[in-house]
Amino acid sequence: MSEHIHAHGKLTKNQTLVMDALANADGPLSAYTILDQLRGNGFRAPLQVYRALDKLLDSGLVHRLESLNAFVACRHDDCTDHEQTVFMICETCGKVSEIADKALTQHLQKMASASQFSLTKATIELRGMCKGCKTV
Amino acid sequence: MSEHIHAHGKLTKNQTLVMDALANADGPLSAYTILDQLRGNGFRAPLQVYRALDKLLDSGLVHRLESLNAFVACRHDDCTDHEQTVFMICETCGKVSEIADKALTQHLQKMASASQFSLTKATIELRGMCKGCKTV
DNA sequence: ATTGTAATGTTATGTTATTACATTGTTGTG
DNA sequence: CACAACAATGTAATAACATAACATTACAAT
Repeated sequence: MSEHIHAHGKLTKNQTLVMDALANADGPLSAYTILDQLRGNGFRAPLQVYRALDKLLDSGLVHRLESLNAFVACRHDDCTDHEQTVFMICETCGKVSEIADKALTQHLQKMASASQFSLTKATIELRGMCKGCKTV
Repeated sequence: MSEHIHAHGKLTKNQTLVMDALANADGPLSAYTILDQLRGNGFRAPLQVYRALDKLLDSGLVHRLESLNAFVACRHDDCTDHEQTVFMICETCGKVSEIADKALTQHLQKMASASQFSLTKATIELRGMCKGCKTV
């Protein structure tokens, strides 16, 4: 069971199933991969996954990786800055790490302000090779 | 490397058609929107668009917006640093502006280095409301 | 002219996401 | 309890995005 650090309302059955699938994965999962994993639990249609994901995304328990069309459980201790997380995606092993960087966030906010752009969300996804894959 | 990054061999017929469609649009276009626009020019299949886009992306003439599954012509005067461009996407009017920010790029590079992550590409897409839409 | 390669054409299929509608479960109120 | 209101779930169909596999055409270099 994934007892996560975040304080949230109780998850529904489907939300819990999807959350657990993501929490137990060691990398991002696509919605259809989750669907396949949960067929044994009665999942039969994509919408069951997408609906659960919507709620989990809203609550910040899960992040969507735009450049992968995939989803990861939030690994943050402090999830206050969900909207401005930096993801580092290793193209070799597929694992994703998540960093909150206050200075970066402020920098982006400044850039936006300079253009009189009201920033509501930032998607920041880095691609490359992680430490572990370089040493192998 | 004095070669300008936008320098490219002559574009083929299909590449030119796709490039023109994007250059004349005032916002990002999906591959299928481009396809529909070019049916009069003999386009009949998605692959004709995707193949042209691949080349245009390689040459830096076009950018892909991951969070929109759409494509824009590069509007940069200064064509360096295609790989680390910041896009500001207005969710009201749909227009996208493009900014190269050296300090941001360096900051990301530092973050990556600190994690011993070899950075090859950064996707940075900001959502919000642009100056124009706020004043209306 | 022939041959090697890039570009294009065509069909089919794979992958990701949403719309529309029906049913079931849960909660609060008289 | 009855029942209204709403949240969650189930199901089917389809839309939107992207690639695989293979056939053909265009064209430059020898």
